[in-house]
Amino acid sequence: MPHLYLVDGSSYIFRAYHRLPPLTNQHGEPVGAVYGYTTMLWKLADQLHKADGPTHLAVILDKAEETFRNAMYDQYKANRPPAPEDLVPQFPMIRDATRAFSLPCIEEIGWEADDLIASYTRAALAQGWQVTIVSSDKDLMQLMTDPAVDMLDTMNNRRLGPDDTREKFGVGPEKLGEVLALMGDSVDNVPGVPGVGPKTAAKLILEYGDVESVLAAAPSMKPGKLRDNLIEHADMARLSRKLVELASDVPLPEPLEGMELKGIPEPPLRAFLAHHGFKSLLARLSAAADPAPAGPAEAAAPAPAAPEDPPCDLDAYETVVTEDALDRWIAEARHQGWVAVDTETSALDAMQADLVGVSLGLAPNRACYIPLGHGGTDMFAEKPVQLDRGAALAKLKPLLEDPAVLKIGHNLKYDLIVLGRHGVRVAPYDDTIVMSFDLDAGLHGHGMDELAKEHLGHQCIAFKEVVGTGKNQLGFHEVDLKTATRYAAEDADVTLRFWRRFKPRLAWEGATRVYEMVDRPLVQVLADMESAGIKVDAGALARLSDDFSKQIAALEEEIHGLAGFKFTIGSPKQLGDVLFDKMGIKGGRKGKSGVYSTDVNELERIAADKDSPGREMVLKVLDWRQLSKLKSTYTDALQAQINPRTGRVHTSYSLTGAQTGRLSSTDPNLQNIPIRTEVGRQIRDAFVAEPGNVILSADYSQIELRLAAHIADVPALRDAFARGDDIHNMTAMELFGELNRDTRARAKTINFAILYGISRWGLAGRLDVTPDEAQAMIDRYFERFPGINRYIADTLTNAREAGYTTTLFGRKTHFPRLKATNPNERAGSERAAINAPIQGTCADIIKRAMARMGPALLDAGLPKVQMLLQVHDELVFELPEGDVEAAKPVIERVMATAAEPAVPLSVPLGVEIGVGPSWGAAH
DNA sequence: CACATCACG
DNA sequence: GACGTACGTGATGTGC
Repeated sequence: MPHLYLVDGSSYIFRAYHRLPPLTNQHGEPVGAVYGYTTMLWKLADQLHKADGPTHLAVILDKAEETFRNAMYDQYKANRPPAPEDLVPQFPMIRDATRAFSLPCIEEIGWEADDLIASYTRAALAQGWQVTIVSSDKDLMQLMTDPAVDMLDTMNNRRLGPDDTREKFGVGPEKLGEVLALMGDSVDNVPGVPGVGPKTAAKLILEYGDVESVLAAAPSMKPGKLRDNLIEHADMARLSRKLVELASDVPLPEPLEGMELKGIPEPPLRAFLAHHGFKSLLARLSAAADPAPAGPAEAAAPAPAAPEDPPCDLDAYETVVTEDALDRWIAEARHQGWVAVDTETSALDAMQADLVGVSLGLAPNRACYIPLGHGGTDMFAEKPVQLDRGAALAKLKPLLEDPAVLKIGHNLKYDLIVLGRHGVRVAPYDDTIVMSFDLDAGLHGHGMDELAKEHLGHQCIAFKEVVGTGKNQLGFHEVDLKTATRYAAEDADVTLRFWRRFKPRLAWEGATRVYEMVDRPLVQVLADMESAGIKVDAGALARLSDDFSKQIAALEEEIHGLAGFKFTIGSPKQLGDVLFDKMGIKGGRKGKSGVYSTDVNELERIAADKDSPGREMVLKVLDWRQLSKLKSTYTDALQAQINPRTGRVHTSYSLTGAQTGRLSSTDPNLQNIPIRTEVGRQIRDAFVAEPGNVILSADYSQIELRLAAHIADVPALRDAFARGDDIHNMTAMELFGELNRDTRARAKTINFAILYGISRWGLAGRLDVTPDEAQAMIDRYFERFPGINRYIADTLTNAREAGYTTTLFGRKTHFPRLKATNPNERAGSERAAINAPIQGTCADIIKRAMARMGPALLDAGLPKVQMLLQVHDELVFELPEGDVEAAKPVIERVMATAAEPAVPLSVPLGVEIGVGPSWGAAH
């Protein structure tokens, strides 16, 4: 006979929280209750097929929302203290744990867990099943009226039956509700009758039968406090009776059959356990999977196998155009607990594009497209039948914001921005582009099409196939619904398939930490930064453009005059011909494409020769180059990038653009705004704050060198940073024995060279010395700073063996070319591999600072401080002038302690802060 | 589209 | 023994 176990998850969690030590996992997350919960579930699942063990199992949770009881009595559960701070983050993990056992996790808006348990109990009894309620909650004891129902308290492994209610409350389960009503419950704030506790309540009920009869008999009771209270609080007693009544007719969100227990499902559980570092449970899992493990546990356990999905069937997708259909999809997503989401828009720029449709994916080939803004370009053309955008979004918003439903996207930052503009804040979420990057950085790109080929062997419909190219290219809103559905729903389907593969791999391959602690939280942070944008002074840029134009024109004339004819100065080919052929300057070097190199180094080499015939022209060309660069790339382009709606410039950050884990910035790139020259700096002055606000810039000083000192464990460097010494001065003294301008500059060059993976020739070129001299300096450096050598050797050995390097936070960067046969290529990879752990750790740290910044500022009562930009070791904020002094220490602290507690550093992280009316002034 | 150049950390 | 020289990016203009 089927035996259904219904786990009262919420009550278990609270009890586990208080009874178990406050464990944390390797990510610093509190997991004590999760651990207890996991072992409890496991214990239950292990009882499968044993006598009185479960054949069916489900976990029922409370939904943190109002129920019908609040409508009856607004004070219901009003006294309940908020859940402890370190328990709150464990709720979603408990859902993860349940899913890891492939068990349904059931919660419904408007119903308490008790009501769902009552309803499932009734349904199971109706089919003749046996039911065990895993809880010790007294309210649930009411359900033991049927002999086929019992309860199990897993904390002390005790079975409870009807006799237990008699022992505890003096009545059987059938009268328990009456007793509970009179008693009341201070925790749930059920009022009951004052002065009536369990003993009196039981006595009254045994005598009169139920609450109504007790109240009716009250006037004839012997005078006293009890009689007065019963009369005075009769209404409260009646209300209490209703409050403790369990609803057993709730529509069941999941059929009973869906609760069938199939044992311990290994791969998802393994991923979950590994994520939290539950080592003893992992070992138990390995033992269970392989009774005679050969060798270490890791080797014994097989890597998670990729799910075997059916091929993508584009005709299986549904176009959702009715409210009923939309409701169905939303309900199904809610029920399942996760859903792939993708938005379609009319353009590529998330800050400007209009929302055209949303697609959802639930399982392979189970995906839909909800068109919301198709047609309408031609006012006479008939719009296809589709849902009203506002109405559909009103239905989707609760799903997208439901804390119990995981939303999965590919490059979700884009969707977060678009949906954010419609007042929807998507949470919780997973982003498969970020997962792919954290798993496979350096191996391949992470775009959907490329990953679909790589992991699914599937060729996605090309966007261009759908919208065409060139001047006939359509906006997605002009695409017919059938084609749009095939394209859009495929994206959701494919995204979901990625997720099914990546999620277990994250834990298995040790990428969970960097994903959960560094990159995933950043997606929303970046969406917020991009949405905020930064104000630029268009007038100032226009004036600079004008100014540059005049200077460029003048220089152009002079250069043409010196050449004796007109040519295109911006063409390296033509310039090279003029300088090296026509003017006969010696020493021209041709590159592989046969043109002379005319880059800055080359031109400066020529200019350094006082007798060179080309000196005058070269100097003017250098000026011309600088000004044209600034004009075309910055002063002209930035004006065009101002969003007409917001009046600000909104860059787009890529989390997957740089192999080391750094961000990159595009459209426009705000990470390469000039600063090194005086002319260039004027452009930074055009990045301004709104009236009443200021710009604050906070940057890590020498963070890469500090991290090198820590990672390579170099005592002399570490001590210097601990003392707060100027590190380049220190290096100069160590290497050259004297400190002056020249030795400091050389020391600085060498310090950076070390970070980049040095070569004698490279250093020689930079310092203008012979390679032998450069080698001598390198040797001396290694001698003075032991640790660097060892770091380089160890890093390369490990990278060759593993195929990747790792940062302090476990971020991997793969280097497949380390094994290349081309020595040049190999050497390049080696230098990159030496640099990656340092650059990547720096990226991890500032990302963590960014993820923590918003909450820290809110905590400090500074909601108006907005983080706008990140430039690798710098964060730029806009804030009310009056908030500056309060914000500074918060920002400083968050940045300086960003590595902690996960990664304690042996060097302090220095943060420098500047404030001003513009970005330029804040430096 | 490849290349050279140059802006940033 | 030759190779070609610092790590990581993105935008622009030229020229094919």
